[in-house]
Amino acid sequence: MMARKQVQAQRKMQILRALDSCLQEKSFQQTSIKDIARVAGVNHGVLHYYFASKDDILLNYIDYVIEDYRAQVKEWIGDKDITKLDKREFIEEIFAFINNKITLNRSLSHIFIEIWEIGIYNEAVRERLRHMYFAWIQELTSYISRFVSDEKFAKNISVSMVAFWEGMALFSVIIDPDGLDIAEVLGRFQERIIEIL
Amino acid sequence: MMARKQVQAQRKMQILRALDSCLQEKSFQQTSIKDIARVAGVNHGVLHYYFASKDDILLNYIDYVIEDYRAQVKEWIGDKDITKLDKREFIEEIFAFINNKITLNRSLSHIFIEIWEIGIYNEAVRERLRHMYFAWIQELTSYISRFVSDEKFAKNISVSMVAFWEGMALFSVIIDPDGLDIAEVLGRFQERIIEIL
Amino acid sequence: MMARKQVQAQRKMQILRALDSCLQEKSFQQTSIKDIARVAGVNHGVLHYYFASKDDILLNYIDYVIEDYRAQVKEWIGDKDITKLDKREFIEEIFAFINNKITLNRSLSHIFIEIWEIGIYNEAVRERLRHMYFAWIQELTSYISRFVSDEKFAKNISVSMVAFWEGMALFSVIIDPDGLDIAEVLGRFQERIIEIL
Amino acid sequence: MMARKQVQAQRKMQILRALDSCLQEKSFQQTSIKDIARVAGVNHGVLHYYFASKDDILLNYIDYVIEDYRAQVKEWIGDKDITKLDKREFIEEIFAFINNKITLNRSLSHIFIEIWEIGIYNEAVRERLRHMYFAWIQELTSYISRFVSDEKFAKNISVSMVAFWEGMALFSVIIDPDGLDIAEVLGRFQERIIEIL
DNA sequence: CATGAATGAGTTTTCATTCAT
DNA sequence: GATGAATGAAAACTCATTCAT
Repeated sequence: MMARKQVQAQRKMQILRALDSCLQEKSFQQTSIKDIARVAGVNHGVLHYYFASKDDILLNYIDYVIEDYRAQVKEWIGDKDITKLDKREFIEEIFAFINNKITLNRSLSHIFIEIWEIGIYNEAVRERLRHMYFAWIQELTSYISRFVSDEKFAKNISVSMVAFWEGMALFSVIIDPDGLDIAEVLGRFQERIIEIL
Repeated sequence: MMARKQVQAQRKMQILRALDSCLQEKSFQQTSIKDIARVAGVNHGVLHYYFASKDDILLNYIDYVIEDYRAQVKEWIGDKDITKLDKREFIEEIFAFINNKITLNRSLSHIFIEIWEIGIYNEAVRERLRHMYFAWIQELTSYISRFVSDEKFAKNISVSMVAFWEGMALFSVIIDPDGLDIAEVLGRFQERIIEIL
Repeated sequence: MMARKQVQAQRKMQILRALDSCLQEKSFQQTSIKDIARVAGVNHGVLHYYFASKDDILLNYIDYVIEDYRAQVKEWIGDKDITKLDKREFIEEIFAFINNKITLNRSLSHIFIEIWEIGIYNEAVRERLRHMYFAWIQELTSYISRFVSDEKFAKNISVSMVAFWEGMALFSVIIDPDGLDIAEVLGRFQERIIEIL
Repeated sequence: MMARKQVQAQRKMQILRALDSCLQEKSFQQTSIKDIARVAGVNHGVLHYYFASKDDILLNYIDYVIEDYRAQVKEWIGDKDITKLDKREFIEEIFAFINNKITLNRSLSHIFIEIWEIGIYNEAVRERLRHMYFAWIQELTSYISRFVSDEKFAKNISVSMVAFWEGMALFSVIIDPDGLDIAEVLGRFQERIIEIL
């Protein structure tokens, strides 16, 4: 039945969302299969029915998180006609999006710090992160290329921007929101980028 | 009596260095007390004699790592008379130091990503990180203030620099060394900072 | 209606044969219901429709194995007119059959060792084995009685022969085929039996 | 300390003996680590302290069983001066020993059937069985060689005897003691061997 | 009849921690 | 101070069995 497949997909999503919720409280390692099951409201055996192992859940979760972020980017791009924006407008738009949805989204940053750490010791996870960052940088480079002729320079700027954003995301999680005037720093950086391009 | 204290301190250091070594292989959670003891070359019972718990080892370890880094900074500062350097010389010096000792020191970045992650779920660790980043930013701000009059601007630049460096450190660990031309990006950023100041 | 019964019987055989195949790889305990179902090419739920439990499958399987062996014996007897054979001919015939079909049939011996083990802890299985061995010994006794007058002696010889064959079957499985010259030993034993009778 | 080593050896024996006891009730697979611990009167964690895994316990157990049997054989040989016995005396002695200590020792046979079964699917166990049977056969061959000149014939007889004894051991466990007149069969076999040699 | 989702008891194993020697 | 034996809670995972569809 078609319904079967849908139920499967739904159950999987239910479990991945439960893990998402658990990761707000505890690290992946400290989160037990039973914890996830409890939050998902299902029997713990079910998790082993839908996923091969705890590690398999993790990998699927990471794919889901990355896919979710990509979907948001797509949606954002779909809303506006980027080609019609001038440099300042474009930078303002992109910073607004990244700030609100990514850098200052503490629960997302939270999860990414977790994924970074797992990536240190887990090649499969690291591979996924690599992929994601390459795609992100490439996309940004392609946008920026509209304003600068030097392709290499465009990529260089893109790498810097993403590194900066990730550093700021880290700060927004580690350091009290008020300890640093993060919004201010982001604003100034934005101005600087406009000048540079 | 004095000697005894020293022996104790030495033993503690021996254990913390063993943990340092272990963290190159496995996460803190995956590293067992017996793993650390084995690497330290001592009986595992000893670890509970010198430290209250595994978590206590961690906290002491983080203090040790941060202290170690501070000592390196101190040593670096001690070597040169910063006040005699002009802007370009100063920036070049500081980047050379940060790049070699911090940002491109993969095994250090490795450990810091681990500490970030622990900090997410552990207030005591997060507190230490906060402290460290505040001190780092403040120190940088004080140096930069020599070249810019606006104190707020100086701090803003400092935060940006540290965020950028941490993002680059992350990339150097997560992304293949050759995947991104990290040295090139760092060099360009350096130039940009000189222009700005 | 009749057809339905036949389909049921066929399905059961399909499952029992699947177990037979599984037992070449893993012990009964290590073989899961789903393993059997996979090999049988049916849904695992079906196994619980046709059999009350995993243990019930086992009991039916043992009956099937024993029945299969009996059928082979019947077939062999049907082929020749035993009454016309003289002592030497008879012994040669029976040894040829036992050696080829039973003692040196490693996959069969394999399964019987498994059944012996189950029989140790399972009265129902032990009961079936008892039955089988009694029948086998009795049959052999009746044949041998043609050549010896003492009924008790005939039975005694029969028990010895079966015990010897089972011991040799064990060796053929446990010990490398080449480690012992099993064929040679069987041949000498055969000669000795002819002398004795 | 010397004492430490002894305690270790004692604890290990305590655990192996507990397994021995458990195997009288359930198969190795059905016997859980906690079952063994319960019977041994120790915490289940201890079993993992002294042995690497459940499989490691098994292997050590098998070594212990085989070693125990060898010790019995050694002791028996030590008691008498075999070289002084004539053929009949020797055969009578050896049969008396094997019958009482091995073939008719139901709890031992019990355990060996279990080990045979494990050996089917476990190369390490099979290897140990092979070793044991080769040693047994070789020893028997060396004794018998005193009475027959043909070395090959002596080995052939030895293999037959061991196979027969193992088959009879199986019967003594599987078949009710009274179902077959096992003692009688063993006696006749003994007579026959004396005639042959 | 067939399917496969769900259950939950049970298994091996790990490990921080304690403590007697 | 050191040692290593012992404890017991908790983990991931398996699987026979049930049952709604």
